[in-house]
Order: sequence, then structure tokens, then C-alpha cells
Amino acid sequence: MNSHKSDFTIGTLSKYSSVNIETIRYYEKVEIMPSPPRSEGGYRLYNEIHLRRLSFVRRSRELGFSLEEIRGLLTLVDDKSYTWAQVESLTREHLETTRKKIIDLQKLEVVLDDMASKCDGGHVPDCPVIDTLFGETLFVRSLGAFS
Amino acid sequence: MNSHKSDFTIGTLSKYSSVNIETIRYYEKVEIMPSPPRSEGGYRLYNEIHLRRLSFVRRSRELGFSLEEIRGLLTLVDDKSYTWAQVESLTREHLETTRKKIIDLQKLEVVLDDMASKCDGGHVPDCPVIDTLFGETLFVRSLGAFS
DNA sequence: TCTTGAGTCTGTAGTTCCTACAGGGTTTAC
DNA sequence: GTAAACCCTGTAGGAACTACAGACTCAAGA
Repeated sequence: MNSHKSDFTIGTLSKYSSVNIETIRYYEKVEIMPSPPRSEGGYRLYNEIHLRRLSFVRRSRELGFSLEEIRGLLTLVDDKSYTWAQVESLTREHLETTRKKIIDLQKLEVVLDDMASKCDGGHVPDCPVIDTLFGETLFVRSLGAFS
Repeated sequence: MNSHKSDFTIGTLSKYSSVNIETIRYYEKVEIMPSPPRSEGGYRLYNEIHLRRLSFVRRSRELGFSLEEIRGLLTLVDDKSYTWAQVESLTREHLETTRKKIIDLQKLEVVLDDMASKCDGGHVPDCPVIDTLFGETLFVRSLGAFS
């Protein structure tokens, strides 16, 4: 029960994970994060394992995974009761989703990069791309890449 | 006002875009999608431009962009009043975000791919990875890649 | 033409995933 | 030992959907 020198409170965890305090408590409530031990006064005490797990959750959220999907990924870590078949299908499913997302993002990257470079160093009046781009070109090109 | 042969109702748009009907109407309300023309009886009538725009929105949402960010991207398409400096900074900002997301997803892909292949063809008892993986290995490795 | 059933309309209420207080207790640094 | 900074448990709000309810529209067949 006495704290290790590596334990830290929720504010510190929040700072290093870039997840705000209320969200951390919310994740505890919905069981994405475990209930950590408490100090005598009732403060939550975290360690680096918590920090890594929370960082993983944050990044996964930014990448568009739902809490439910993240829960699934984390269950692969937490739960030893899965059968191999379940593990494989879950893993391959996430792998599939991940690959599709990469492809979509790369398409978007190409469009944005091209757009930024086309006007490189130009001023507004010198940049003829601006008209066509805003008229229809970007729309057709970028959305075309996504269809 | 009379409909083109290429016009279609919200159900069709929903089907082809994989965005459900209520969400489409919600996007109209919050001005992510324009108010389309209506049939005499009041049905919304869409065309392929709407379909492309909506598909772009859906994919961007799946990639973790907020409606506000998507609104920004779409404004590059819709609005001709931006200055070049604004366009460049907006575009580069999104490009930056996009590249970071790609990197994170590729890290996750490596972990998942490795995990799936390690047990390839194995049954539960034959697969020693299952214990270590579920004990700590996946956690440390995957979350380590994300930290 | 009339009917029937699938599709659509508006509006409101619920869900998920946070986010922001309020009112109070705890820690730490001087 | 006391102020400032921190944390606690609620509860209420916002963003982005999602799911009805009750009414209207439309296309196709008897």
C-alpha cells in the first residue's frame, strides 16, 4: 500500500498522456482503464504501465477506433480466456481495418501534398490554381480518390 | 425543378454511401451537406456530387477527423474567399496530421501482423505465443511502439 | 382508380464519448 | 499551520450520432 517512488497522481498521468483528467476518470468508469490503488487520502496512484495503456487508448481514439474496438484490442492483452481462433479473427479484423485506413490516409496525403506544392511560393494573384482548385478541381480529385 | 434521371432519394444515397439516413439529415442540419432540392411531395433529391461529398465525409470521420476539421477541408472546396496564406496553412496542417496518423497506423499494423503470423496454423495447445502474448508481450511491444 | 406497402417527412428523445463545473477534502511548500 | 495547488465525487452539458413516433408520399398491382 505504501507508494513506490515511481507512482504519480492523476494530474501527472494527464500531463504525460495528453488525456485530460475527467476523461481518465471516465475511462476508469467504463473499464477501459483499471481502478488504480489509492493513497491514504483517496488519491489515485498510477505507474508507467497505466501511462502506456492510456497513451495507447488515446492514439487509437485519434485514429478513429471506437472505445468498443479498443476494448477488444486491450482484451487481447488482459484476458487469457480467448481461444486461438478468436484471437486470430479479432487480430486479422483489426489488421484489415488498419490497412484500409492507411490507404485512405495516403490518398488524402497525396491530394493535400499536391495542393500545397502547386502554389508553393506563389501569392494570391500569381496562383492560378486557387480558382480552379476552389471551383471544382480539388473536390473532384480528392473525392474521386476516395470513391 | 423537374428531376433529372440521375436524381435519387435519401435511401439510395444512404445505401451507396454507407451513411445512415438519420446521419445524412443531421449533416444537412449542421451544414456539412447542402440542402438538396425536393420533389413535389417534399422528398430530398440527390445526385452524384452529393454522393461523393458524403463518401468523403464518411471516410474522413472513420479516419478520426472531427466534423469541424472536415468542415475546414470542405471549405477549401466550397469557399472562394480564402487567401493563399490561409489555404497553405490549413492544408499543411492537415497534411501534418495525416502523416502522423499514417505512421501510427503502420506501427499498429506491424504489431498486429506479427501477432497473427506468429501463431499461423497453430492450435491453442501448440501455440506458445498465446501465453506470453496475453501475459505481457503484446502489451509491452504494441504499447511500446506507441509511446 | 384504389389500395397497399415501402419509403420518406419532421420532431424529439436516447446513446456514446467526452468536458466542465460545483462543493468539498488532501497535499505540499513556505 | 495555513494558503495554494491538487484531487475527490457527483451532476450537467456538448458533439456526433441513432432510434423511434406519427404522419405523409409514391409506385405498382388488382
